[in-house]
Amino acid sequence: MSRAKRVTIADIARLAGVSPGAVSFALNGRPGVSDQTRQRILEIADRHQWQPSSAARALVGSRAGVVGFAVNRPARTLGTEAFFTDLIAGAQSSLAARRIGLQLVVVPTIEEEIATYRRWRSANQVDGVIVLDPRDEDPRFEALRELPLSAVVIGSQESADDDPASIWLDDADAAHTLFDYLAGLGHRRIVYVSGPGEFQHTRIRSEVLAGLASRGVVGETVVTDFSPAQASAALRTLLSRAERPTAIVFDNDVMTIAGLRVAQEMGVAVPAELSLASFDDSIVADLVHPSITCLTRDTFGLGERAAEFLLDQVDAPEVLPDRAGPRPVLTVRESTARPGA
Amino acid sequence: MSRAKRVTIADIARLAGVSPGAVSFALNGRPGVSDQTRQRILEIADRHQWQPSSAARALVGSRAGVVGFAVNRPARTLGTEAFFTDLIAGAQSSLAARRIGLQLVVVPTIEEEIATYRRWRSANQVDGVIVLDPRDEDPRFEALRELPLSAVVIGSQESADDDPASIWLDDADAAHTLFDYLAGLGHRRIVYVSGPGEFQHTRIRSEVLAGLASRGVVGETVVTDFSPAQASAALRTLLSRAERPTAIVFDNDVMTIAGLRVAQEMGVAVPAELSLASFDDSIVADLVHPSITCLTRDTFGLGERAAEFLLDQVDAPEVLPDRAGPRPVLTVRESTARPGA
DNA sequence: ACGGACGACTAAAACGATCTAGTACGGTGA
DNA sequence: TCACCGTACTAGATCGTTTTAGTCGTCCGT
Repeated sequence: MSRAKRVTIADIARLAGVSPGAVSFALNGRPGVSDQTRQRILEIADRHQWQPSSAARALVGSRAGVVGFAVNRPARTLGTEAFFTDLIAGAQSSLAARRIGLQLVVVPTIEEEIATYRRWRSANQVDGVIVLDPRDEDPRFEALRELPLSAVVIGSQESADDDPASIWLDDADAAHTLFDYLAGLGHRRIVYVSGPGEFQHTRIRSEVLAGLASRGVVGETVVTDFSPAQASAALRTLLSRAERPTAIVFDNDVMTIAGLRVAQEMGVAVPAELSLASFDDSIVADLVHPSITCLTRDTFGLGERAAEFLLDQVDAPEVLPDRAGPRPVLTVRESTARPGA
Repeated sequence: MSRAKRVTIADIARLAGVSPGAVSFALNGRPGVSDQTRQRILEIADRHQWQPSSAARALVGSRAGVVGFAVNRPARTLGTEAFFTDLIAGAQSSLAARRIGLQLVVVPTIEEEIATYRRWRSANQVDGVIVLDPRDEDPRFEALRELPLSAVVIGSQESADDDPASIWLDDADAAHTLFDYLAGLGHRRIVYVSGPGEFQHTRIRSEVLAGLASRGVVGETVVTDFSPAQASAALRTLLSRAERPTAIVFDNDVMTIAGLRVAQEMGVAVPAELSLASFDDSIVADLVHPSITCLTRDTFGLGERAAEFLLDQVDAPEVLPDRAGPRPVLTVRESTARPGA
């Protein structure tokens, strides 16, 4: 029952015949000890498998060895999108290599998210946070700045001057890839079934579609709440029109699959009479029949890079310059074709 | 830039005119202060929004205020199953209410998982852990016992004498629900396409199917690695036989959807010629065409209860008696019917 | 009236690291 | 020879909480 005694800096100091302070200097690569002594200390620490106590470190206000991730989505519907799991798994894999923990919390509102950051900061519980779904005039940025708390935003465009560092997927570019492909196939009536409008990427995608007017494409955006139910409803309405769209693009794969089902129920052939595509890929998108044309992103890789970026940011005194995330790639599958083919 | 000063127990003590020790007693509901003083202290602490420093607590070996969750699955394929995300979201929602953090780590092997528990224990980083996918003769149980580290296992049967507390879904019962339903429809050749054999639930489900022999059912289990690729391959083989099975049950929904596609490609009508069902539900299972008959489990609720159980276990000196998880329910959809209907 | 028990509280050590202020010592320049 | 400097260290405070070992009254039974 007796818990294994932990080896502390004091133990190492005793063994090396120096003071604990010296050991701390040596272990943290700080000046104040000779190279020779440093080597000796490092070797002893290694031999006795010394590991830092994150609690003690956090207490003195040094590194906590943990980064935080507050996901602001309805908890019950989180599992719907593989995006989060992939992102978290990716981040975790970068972090684990450096023995950094990942603390996860699901928050209902952006206010709660900010409150969480406050708590984390005041208790020195995390060294930095990954922020999702940036908005225009995002209140979190201000909060993070004044706390202050290191952060990396996963976004869809470059960050503004004072905002936290950002790793971004060029959403405008990605949207062009997908919409241009459809326009190139000959589609002239394209509808984008989007998620809530407060997200930047929603707005960007919508704008790209509207921009296709110059090529004779009539673009239209229908806003939903990301739920398959609203996607189905939207599609039913769209397919009941006199002049149906010939291509419909959804924000994620679950909505697309919901749409596919509606089309099948209404006897509209996909892709012969209607092309469907999604801005998000997943395994299921490849398995359903017909399989779905998607923009494929390396979400796992994005998580990895975001975590690495955050770790760099934590070490840096200034806000680091933005970095690019992995580029989305168009995966053409069975659900898209020339209109009327 | 100056970080907001944190209000500590010493501040409260000064305001209440008592010693820090007394405040600690009051705050933790420990004897040693009069009810009157306790009330006063509580009120002052509340008014000044005192919050415990988890670092300081962890340092003295008291509660860290964090529980750990080590997921032992290939990181890249985690996102495939909504199960994890739902479970984590559920656990998190219980934890958040009590201001307890959730630390997440993805480990490649069971040995790494145990090493993680060691690290967590030695640094007092977590108060307890949630353990997934119990095995027969599970080496983690011994490790957890001798560390010691509080744990709750999410399993499929009652735990053995010395093992950690367990919250379990009666998998035998669940399997009966599904297989009996199929047998009741008239199916006599049923195949169970399972995940790897080292998981208890795989073995249990397999045994239940075998037990149906008494009712004239020829049951068979095909083992895969949970991947849609192996599920597809398995189905292709099965449907090429002279005497095809009339019903096939998969371990999860992604495999089922893969199977559905294979059936469609081979021109086998579902459910007319072949019934398909899954042991796991998801939104997509309800959206594909035909929609898939599933055992529906409240994974979110399971996560909630597991977290609560763990918190109780952390407080308890002894291993608590097992608790039952939410009961799986059969959701009949379009993919199952009488054979040859 | 006295010993003992109990309740309410205090003082101070402990946890394990970091970090500031200081000390000892050898070398250097004038 | 002395003032001065830099290097390599040490001592000790610090972070915020818990916990142990007291201290000081007060009440009680006899």
